Order: sequence, then C-alpha cells, then structure tokens
Amino acid sequence: MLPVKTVASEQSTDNSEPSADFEILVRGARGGQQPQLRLWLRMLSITKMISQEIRRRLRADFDATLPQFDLLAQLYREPEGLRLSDLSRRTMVTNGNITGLADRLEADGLIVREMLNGDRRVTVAKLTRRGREVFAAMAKAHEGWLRELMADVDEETLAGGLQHLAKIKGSASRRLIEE
Amino acid sequence: MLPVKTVASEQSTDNSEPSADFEILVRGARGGQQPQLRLWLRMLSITKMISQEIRRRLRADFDATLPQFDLLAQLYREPEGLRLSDLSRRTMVTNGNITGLADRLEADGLIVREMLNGDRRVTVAKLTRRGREVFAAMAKAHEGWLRELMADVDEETLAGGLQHLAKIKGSASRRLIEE
DNA sequence: CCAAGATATTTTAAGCTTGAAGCAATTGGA
DNA sequence: TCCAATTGCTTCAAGCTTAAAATATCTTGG
Repeated sequence: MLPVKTVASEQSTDNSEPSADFEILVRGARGGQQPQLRLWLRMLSITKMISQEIRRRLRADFDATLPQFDLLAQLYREPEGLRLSDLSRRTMVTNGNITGLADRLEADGLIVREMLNGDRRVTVAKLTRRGREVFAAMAKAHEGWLRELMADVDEETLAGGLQHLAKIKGSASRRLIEE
Repeated sequence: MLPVKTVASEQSTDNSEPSADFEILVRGARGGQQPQLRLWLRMLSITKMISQEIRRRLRADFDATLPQFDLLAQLYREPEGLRLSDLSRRTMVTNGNITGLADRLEADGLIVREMLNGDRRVTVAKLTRRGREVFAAMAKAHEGWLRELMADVDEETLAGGLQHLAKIKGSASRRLIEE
C-alpha cells in the first residue's frame, strides 16, 4: 500500500442494518447517493453472482473453466483459427494469460497451435474436431443456464436492459479508449 | 475436460466480420438470438472493461487491489468489525480467500484481527486508524472514477438501468437461493 | 544494408480464486 | 454426559490474472 496523504475527515455515518450483499459498499459513508456508483455496484454483484454459478456448472458438467469457455467460444466462430494476440484482445485477457490457457486447452486436445504463417512470430490457434464438439455441448448448456437464471425477467426488461447497457458501455468505452 | 457424449450436429454458420469485443460469443452458431444471452454477455463485457480500469487505477494510485478495496469497504461501515465469515459472505469471496486477503491487509497495517469473543473459533477483523484513512481516500477516488466513466450516461438510463438490474438480480437470486 | 523500433509470444512474480481437505471449538441430541 | 454434527478458520493444489521483463522476429527509414 502506498502512503496516503489525502485523509478525508470521516464521521462514519453508521446506519448499520446488516445487509446481505456488498452492494452497499461506500454508501453510508455519505448520504447514500451516487446513482453511478449504485448502478455499478449492482452490476458488479449480479455478474459476480451469475459468473460464480456458471463457473460452478461448467466445472461440474464439463470440467472446464469460464476463461476456457470464452476462449473456445471465440475460436468456434473462426474456422480458420485466430492468432493468440487476437484471442487476447477478444477475450479481454492479457497475452501472458492466453499462453497458459492455450497450453492447457492444447494439452486437453481441444485446440491446436499452428506456427505456419509467413511470419514466424505468430501462432494461430484453432479448434480440433473434439474441441468443436465439446464446445458445442457447452454452448448449448450455457445458453440454457442463462435462460433459466433469467427466467422471470420480462421481455421489456431484457430489451430495456440491453439498451441501457449499450449506453453505459458506450460512455465507458469513450473514456477508456479516449476517442 | 470431461469426455462429452452429447455431440451437437454443427454447421458452423460462419459470418466472419471480425468484431472488437467478445460479446458475440455463441451467437452465429445459431440464428443470433437469445436476448438473455445477449444481455448477459453485454453485462459481462462492461464489468470486465470497467473492473480492469478500476483495478489499474487502484494499483497505480493506492497500490491496492479490487478485492482488498471491497473488503475494506465492508469494514468501513462496521466500526465494530466483522467476523471473517461475514466478510466472506458480504464480499462473495470464499473463506479460504479471505484468510489470505486479511493476512495481506493486516501486514499492511490496515486491519487487525482480534480473537476476543466468547467463541474461540471466531476472528473479528476491523480497520485500524490508518485503514480508515486509507479507505476514505480510496472511496473518494473510486466514486470519482465511476462518475467519470459514466459521465455521459443520462439520468434516465441510470435510473432505468438500476430498475432493470434489480429485476435481473431478483430473477437470478431466486434461482440460486432456490426460494 | 542495417540498426532502431515495432510486434508476437512467453516467462516471471505477486496476488486472486475456487473447491476440498484439515483442525479446532462448540452445540445438540441420545 | 458425551460424541456426532456443525461452525469458523486455515491450508492446499490447480488455475486465473496482471504488469513487466525477456525473446524472437519482422519492418523501415537512412
């Protein structure tokens, strides 16, 4: 931890109803406002909750991990395969991480690495036949799980949520890629 | 990987426009539908994107990690401290993980563990004075970062998003805690 | 032609993550 | 009473994660 100079005053407005999940976080420290913060924390807790379940099921039913699933998903749509750096970009996973992920998937016989190209730096990964089969089964299950988890989310919420999330994503993207 | 019996047919409907992020995933394999799936993938990519940025800034500005921030946030609202198992539940982090997290935060002098209670199994963690100071600074920065990242998300989207996310959370919660 | 810079991947160190196994301490029912 | 189940925490092994450093291979401007 770095030493911190900026020490805020603190009055610890402690309204201690013990709450089930961590959506409350910083609230309470001040009024309890900040719609941006609330939205963010809610989104975070949902994805954490659902991810954990998906992860659990992927492990139980396929002995696979979520990052592995993501990587396979990318390759599934690209019969020609993808270079590792593309996989890194698409899965939002750092390059170093892709190496290990690919190592394991290759060991499992789900992907192969080919160093063909004219450029001897690049490696292209593609699904094996078995990889395609395994992923197809996973994707089918995964789709079902999501329908199940969102079973009582109405049409309007699904559509509205998609819209809203698109705006949020747009805003964040613009700040991050600083266009 | 487990051997997979269920082998779907496959026709690899390859419409290969290379896409910037992994939101496409399973789509393409079939129609391109499934609003639940689309919503989920979008949410996932946003949280991944924003988390990475927050993580990066926490590291740069405070040399702290996101899980550490979460843990401190929980303690900040509880002057009496919390038992480790409560921290685990609230941060949605497994017990084993809390141990290590607490070890590091304790080594950094931000929290203390007290084994007082009548029950000699439980350990209560609470912020030190320095812990409170450091967290207050982090929370202030964190709040600003979110306002910044969501700067051009209008009021209506924030409010609507909160509503929609609440419904989604409700749906998923019900399936998971199987009420 | 060739060195400087840019790319692509791997390695490394530190930390997070999970599920499962291990140990204590406590509780509850026979 | 007392021992079997439960609870609270830690340890462990395997894997994910990141940033940064190391390698190797192009590419390009002089």
